[in-house]
Amino acid sequence: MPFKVKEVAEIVGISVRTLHHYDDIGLLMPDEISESGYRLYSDENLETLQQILFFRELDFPLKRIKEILTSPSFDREEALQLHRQMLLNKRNKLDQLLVSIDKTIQHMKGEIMMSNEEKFDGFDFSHNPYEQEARDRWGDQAVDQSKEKIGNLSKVQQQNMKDEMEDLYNRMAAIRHLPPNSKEAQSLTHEWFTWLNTIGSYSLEAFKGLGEMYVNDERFTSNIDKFGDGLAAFLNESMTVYANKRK
Amino acid sequence: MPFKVKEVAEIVGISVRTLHHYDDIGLLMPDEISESGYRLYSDENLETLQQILFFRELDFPLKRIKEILTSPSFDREEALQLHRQMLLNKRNKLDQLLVSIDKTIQHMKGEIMMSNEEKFDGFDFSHNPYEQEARDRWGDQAVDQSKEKIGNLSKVQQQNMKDEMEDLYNRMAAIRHLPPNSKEAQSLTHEWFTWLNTIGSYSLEAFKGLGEMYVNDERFTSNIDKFGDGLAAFLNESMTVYANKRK
DNA sequence: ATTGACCCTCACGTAACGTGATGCCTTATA
DNA sequence: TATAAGGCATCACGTTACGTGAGGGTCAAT
Repeated sequence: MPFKVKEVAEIVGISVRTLHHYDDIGLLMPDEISESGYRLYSDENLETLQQILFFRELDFPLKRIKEILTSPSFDREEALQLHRQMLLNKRNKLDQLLVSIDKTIQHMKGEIMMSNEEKFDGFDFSHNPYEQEARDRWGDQAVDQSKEKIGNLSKVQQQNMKDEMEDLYNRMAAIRHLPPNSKEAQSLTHEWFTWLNTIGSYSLEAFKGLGEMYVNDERFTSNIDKFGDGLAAFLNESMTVYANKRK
Repeated sequence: MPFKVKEVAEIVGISVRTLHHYDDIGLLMPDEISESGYRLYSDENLETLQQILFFRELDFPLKRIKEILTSPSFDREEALQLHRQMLLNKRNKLDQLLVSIDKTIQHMKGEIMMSNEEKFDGFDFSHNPYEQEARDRWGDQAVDQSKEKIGNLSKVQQQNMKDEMEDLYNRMAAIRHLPPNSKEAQSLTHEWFTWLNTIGSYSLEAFKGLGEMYVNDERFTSNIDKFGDGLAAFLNESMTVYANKRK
């Protein structure tokens, strides 16, 4: 019933050496070892391996994966939810790349002009933007989050982001007299949520937390209220409604 | 006008070290070097860099990227089109992963039951017009075996299978101008072979036979060539190479 | 003229395996 | 039951794509 190395390797599409490696570093040690020293992997081992590969797909270093999987607070469902978020995020990046490549093609055909920075929109793969959230959720240290991330973006990307954010704030401000659970508010909030997920990956919890910060952190509040009195509070309420409804 | 290392690095979101590295290995050497030894990158350099990053995003090793970019037959626009295709495929894969993860989550919540009795509800591969040929080619057991397996799958799983097949065809189509014995083609062919073996069991001979059918049977040829002109022939060659090499 | 941000070239470090070399199991077939 | 083929094991060095200082010039602004 248990699987030998090559079987596992073929089932999941990795090399035998990789399994050896994971054993060496203690990331995945077979449940059983035969008399003659053969590695024998259980069904449970396979599930763990699946988890490992999920995270690996998202470019988590193995060290981190090990920490996550062995953490007592590791919650499989939560991990899956987060994984989902990250996949969505990755897809958004792909979409950006596609836009960028389409523009490049058109540019080659001489149809439009593209700035240098624009050519590289979508190419910020310099470091894993998801790790931060993973840390937050699985109780590593809390670190300053968004500033660092944004600092890694190209200048034009930063400007674009700022423009888009301000646009959203403005539209929110325009409807801030409506109830937070109104269709309009919720629709915009949804837009806000998905937009945020183009930067990093936000769970609903994190999103709610962000909303709270808007009202609890003076720096946020005053900046947001520039777009309209009471906007921060309105955003917070809308975001809470949104997060709770989606749960 | 020309850019210094850090400027380039910031524009595209990579590290200075990476640029040094690309210079070292001759992948991207700045058009100009200042009096004092500074690397000065031209606009053209930036375009090349963009190409490099596109390929890198698709996990091409730098060596291969260099080969490709310096190849005299390298057509920039065609390459871009190819990238576009591959990105689209990648996104489709992500979508599949998302479906799969959603299912896993729902399954964990016990919201759906994957009963074994949930069988052929209409769509199955028995509508396959090529079944008779398949029977003739590989004998009845192989066909029955795969039919049975497919019949046991849920609708969603069947849809996934169809998607996977089409995905593979698409990815093959994207690289059909490469030689059939190239690493990329053989890698995909391997994927195709192992994928087929998740349905039934295919000997290398049967696999080769399938490849031949692709070009000899008009109905196959035209269906496959929908994914790209000459794809059937390309598949046949790749599959033959693959089978012979493995023998 | 000095400071601070940027640039250069070594050169060793690292992550995640790849790739043999060498030798002990296991299993299908004669 | 022997024997050969193929799978498994453990070293141990190699590789890719950079990261990370160390030590030292360069440039623009104060």
